[in-house]
Amino acid sequence: MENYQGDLTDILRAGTTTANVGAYPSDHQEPHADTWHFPSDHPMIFPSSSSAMEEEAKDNFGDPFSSYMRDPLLNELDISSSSLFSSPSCTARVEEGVTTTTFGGGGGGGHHVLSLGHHNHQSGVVVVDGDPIKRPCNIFSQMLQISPSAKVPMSPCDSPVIGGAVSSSPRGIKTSPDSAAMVASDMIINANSSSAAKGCLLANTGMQISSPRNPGIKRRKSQAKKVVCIPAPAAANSRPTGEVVPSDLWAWRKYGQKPIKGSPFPRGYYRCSSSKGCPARKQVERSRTDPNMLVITYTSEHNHPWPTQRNALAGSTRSQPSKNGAAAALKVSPSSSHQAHQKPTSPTKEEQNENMNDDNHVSPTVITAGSASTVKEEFEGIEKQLAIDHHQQHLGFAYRPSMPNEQSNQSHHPEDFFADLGEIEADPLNLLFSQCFSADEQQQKGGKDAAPSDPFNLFDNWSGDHNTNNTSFGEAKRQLQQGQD
DNA sequence: CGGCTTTGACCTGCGC
DNA sequence: GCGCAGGTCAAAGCCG
Repeated sequence: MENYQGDLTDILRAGTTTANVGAYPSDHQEPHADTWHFPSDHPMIFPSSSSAMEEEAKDNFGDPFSSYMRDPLLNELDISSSSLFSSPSCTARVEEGVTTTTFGGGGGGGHHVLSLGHHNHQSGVVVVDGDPIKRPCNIFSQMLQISPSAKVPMSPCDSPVIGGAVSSSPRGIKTSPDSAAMVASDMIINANSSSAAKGCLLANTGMQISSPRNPGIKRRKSQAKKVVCIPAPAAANSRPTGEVVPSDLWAWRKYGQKPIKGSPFPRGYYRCSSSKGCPARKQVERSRTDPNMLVITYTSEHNHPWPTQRNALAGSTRSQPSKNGAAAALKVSPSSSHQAHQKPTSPTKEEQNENMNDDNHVSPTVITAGSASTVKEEFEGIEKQLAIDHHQQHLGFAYRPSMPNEQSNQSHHPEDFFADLGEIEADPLNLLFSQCFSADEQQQKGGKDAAPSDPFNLFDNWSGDHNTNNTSFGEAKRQLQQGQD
């Protein structure tokens, strides 16, 4: 096993949101585990009047993982009450040092590390100033933010928390809209290479970025980064080489791979291929401490809207292992199939609006992908159908791409932003969950043998664990469906 | 044909 | 200043 890579932006996107949802208010009162919960009220409705929220939302790297992006889906799941996120298994994961999501706690000192558990430790762990706090076990809580000045307490290897950083401003967030790279200059990951941290996963955060051969960008160890830990997709979503390749709405092109000292797993380097000149990059590697976890580091923001489907899909099929069976195995509802045959190019503004208004037409596509479905299929067959409604109503914030002239947009309501943008992609969350839930249900039926049906294999263990706790994504899905009904 | 992955080489930052 | 490690480039080949 050497190439465990991939991006699970889809999932992370969700995680991001949740994280956001669960993010602390500007006053930064660190809630106790017992009290921490997701806002019961529509977390997805971004209070435009809330300067704190807005400010946070600005700094999202323009990628789906921004911890400041809300996930509409969470809304529906009513996370605050969903047992899905209250699994007893949610225990300190940081001890495992596997996951990591750091929130700029604001106030300059607090960092919150959300840890996404995996396998036997699905835990949402939040580390506040080094102290793990039990948090709602939330797969969506895998997001991280970076805090520049805030020194993330990195416990030695057993706490491979990524030192994300997040801003030093009260809410730790500043924006540099005019930055060509769309990188908040003040957002500097705290690579804080304490000797203790060396050799730990966190040390990876000290990654140097930028292209030395690129005059415009200087390689620095300190640059805005977002580090996300996510459960690594299993074999079903891996390449023949064993490399896991989750999908992402953004189109990523691998431009390098390097063995990392101290880690048995290589690190893959990806850059956004959705748009030429896009500075967005990401690094994907397996966690040293937990091979089941992927550590994805994002650098720079996208300087363009969501990629057109064509671009987003370009070459992605190769990312999936099964070239024969998987493709055929993927089945979507007739309606989705029909849509899947629409022109793959980016939808027109009208089409997008149509989708955005199509709240009541969200027919969860049941994907019966026997194994890994290709990313292309996922997007062509599913995305369009699922891309919709209330999700997109808030998409302006949730998946808002960073735009070069974003600053001028910051004063606008997110919806206005997209109204002008006129190019929005489908919300992949639906897709993701549609698949995951479906997989979960199948797994419930067929036991672990059904696990491969999980297109991302993200919840292969999740389901099991949650089943043991009387919780499952399937249940969550049902709740969701009920809510929609 | 366009876009992607692979992979070795090159370049740079950082620690000693 | 040197060496290591990490990050990027770019050619070659593959795929749909």
